[in-house]
Amino acid sequence: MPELPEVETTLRGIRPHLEARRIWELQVRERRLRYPIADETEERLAGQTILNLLRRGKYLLMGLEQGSLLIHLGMSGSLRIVPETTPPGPHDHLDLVVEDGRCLRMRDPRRFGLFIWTAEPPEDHPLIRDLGPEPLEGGFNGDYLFFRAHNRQLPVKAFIMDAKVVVGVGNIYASESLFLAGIHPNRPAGQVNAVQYDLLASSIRTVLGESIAAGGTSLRDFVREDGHPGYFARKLRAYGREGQACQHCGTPIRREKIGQRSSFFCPNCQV
DNA sequence: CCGGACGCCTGTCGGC
DNA sequence: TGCCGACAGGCGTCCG
Repeated sequence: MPELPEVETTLRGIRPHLEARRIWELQVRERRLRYPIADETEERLAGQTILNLLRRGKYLLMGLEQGSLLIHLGMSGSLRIVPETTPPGPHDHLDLVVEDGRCLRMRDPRRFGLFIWTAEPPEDHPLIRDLGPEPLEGGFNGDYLFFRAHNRQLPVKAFIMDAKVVVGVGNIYASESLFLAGIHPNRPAGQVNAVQYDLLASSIRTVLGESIAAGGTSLRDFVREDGHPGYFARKLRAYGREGQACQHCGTPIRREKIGQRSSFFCPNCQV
């Protein structure tokens, strides 16, 4: 579900409601997420002040006075800010209630998400430690991708979806950025040249930036903190457009499985 | 180390 | 109408 733009949209929406506020309590209705929510989580969080909230890849990191909280939305997760009095709906697994009575409510139908308190600095946590660079910050460019792709045989689409290579690029934005860059998703990563990787790196930044500006992509489950959808779905160039005309050449967009994931591309423009 | 397959879950949709 | 398979925005784990 949520890729970098959706997590960034969520971050920007919830941060003003949470930062510098004291946590009143955590109410958990369903502990069985991807990893079960640890039993001591409620007592760890109660009474703590939220020092900061940031995003690392598709993770949200909440800095507390003691330790920090890692949140991941999996495939179907969303976070909303609601009044504490709003009755929870289906799959609303937990509420983080803050001092002014508002609460951060996590919904996740498929329960692939994460909600983990950790004592150590989040950057040392095993889930965070080995993540690759942020695509919208320094250290990510065509030279970097070209270097990392050296001698690698996997399809370039799977390569850019590997969070150890670069964070935040999921199935939608992988198809979108390869379409923009004119690169066939099935090309072995090690056979894409440096010029094409320059184009791919800038395409990734373009696509992610456009989506953030539109509030992310809502296909099924994703909503912003206020419950409204993001509007990037209508601007997708390739993803979900099987059989529709390529906007450059008119050839029907094709869908193929690459690495068990549906991939959308123009068989004429993407080589 | 690398690449590919699988499983974790629930919900929805299309075909028969 | 009901059933069944395919599919869905992620990612850790296992296997060859």
